Amino acid sequence: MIGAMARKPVAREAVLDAFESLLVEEGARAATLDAVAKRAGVSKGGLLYHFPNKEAMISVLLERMDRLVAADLEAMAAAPEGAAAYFIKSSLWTDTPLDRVFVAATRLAEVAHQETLHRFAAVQASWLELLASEVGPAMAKAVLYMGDGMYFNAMLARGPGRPPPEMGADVESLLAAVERLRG
Amino acid sequence: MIGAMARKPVAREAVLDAFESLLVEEGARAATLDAVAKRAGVSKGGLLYHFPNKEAMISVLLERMDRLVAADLEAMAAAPEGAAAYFIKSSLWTDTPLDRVFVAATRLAEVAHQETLHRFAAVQASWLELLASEVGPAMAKAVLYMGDGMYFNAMLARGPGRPPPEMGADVESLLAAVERLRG
DNA sequence: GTCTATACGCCGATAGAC
DNA sequence: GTCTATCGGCGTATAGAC
Repeated sequence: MIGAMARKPVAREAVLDAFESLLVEEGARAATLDAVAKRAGVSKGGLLYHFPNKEAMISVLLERMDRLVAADLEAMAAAPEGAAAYFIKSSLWTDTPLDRVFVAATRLAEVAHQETLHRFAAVQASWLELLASEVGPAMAKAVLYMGDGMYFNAMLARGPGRPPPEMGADVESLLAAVERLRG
Repeated sequence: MIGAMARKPVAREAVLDAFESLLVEEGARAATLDAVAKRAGVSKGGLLYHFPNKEAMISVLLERMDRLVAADLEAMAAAPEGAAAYFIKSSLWTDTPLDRVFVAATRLAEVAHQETLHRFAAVQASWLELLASEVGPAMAKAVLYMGDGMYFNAMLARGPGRPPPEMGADVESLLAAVERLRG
């Protein structure tokens, strides 16, 4: 089939998006097969044709995260304001595809999903390495944890169903702190 | 009964401790009534005599947290090394009663338990206020988020069943960062 | 490829014996 | 005060029709 090249079914992507949305907006507990199928507009049986079980769905979501994180790391390395400032700014919830998949994965990590925890550790390590090249190993930890702390708080404040909190003022504070740490 | 004064049953405390342990070591999902009862050495029926439902068990656990946090706040305010340094050091997992109940509550917050989220917001606010009196409002956020970030990472790394990670080096980095922020 | 129907286990909670 | 027995509901997964 010329030009076809194993195109993925539309329904499959719809299911994955529905899964991600439910994780972000309502948490891991609400992201049941029933709920995902309903939101994606397919039956439960239809869902399980595309993903043989829930674990498979998680795997593909984590692959999506890895792709987006890799792209973001490149942008972070090339950022004119520096990696540290870029990192702090991007620790804000802005509803980008990366933010969405990241929060979704965090929801899974919260229920102690092993594979997700491993991927997170790898992501953290890659951030830390890049930050260290800019501000040194010791201060890199401080910057990393600052961003993580803000992210964590925003996620808790968000809760189920509620909109993301306004945290612009916090970003300003943290950027000022990064300036002091760098100097 | 002279000297008796409505002493609480032993089993009740045992159940609460078992609940806390399961939350800390295995997460919210594993802390089922069956599992809690088994670990506490009572039957499910016996458990439900002391706590009419699971929500009641959570409530009492949160009361325990409030008590311990209040005591810790006093120690933090009186700490000779300053509130900020005290806060960073105490963001380490050291298996104190406060640490245990705090991590337990975090597990509940992770699955988006509303009441727990509210209590957390209050605790964060009280810490922030105390930190601000020492290093000013802007830097207080930086310090708070640093500690939260380290705590968050330690909890993720800990995962289910695994021992807490060694993070002494991270504390050193953060204390150095706090020095720079204060100066 | 997508659906319906159903099996099966686990969880929270109730009833009632001891 | 603590137990056993059991119910209803939900979540994952399978079987098989269309």
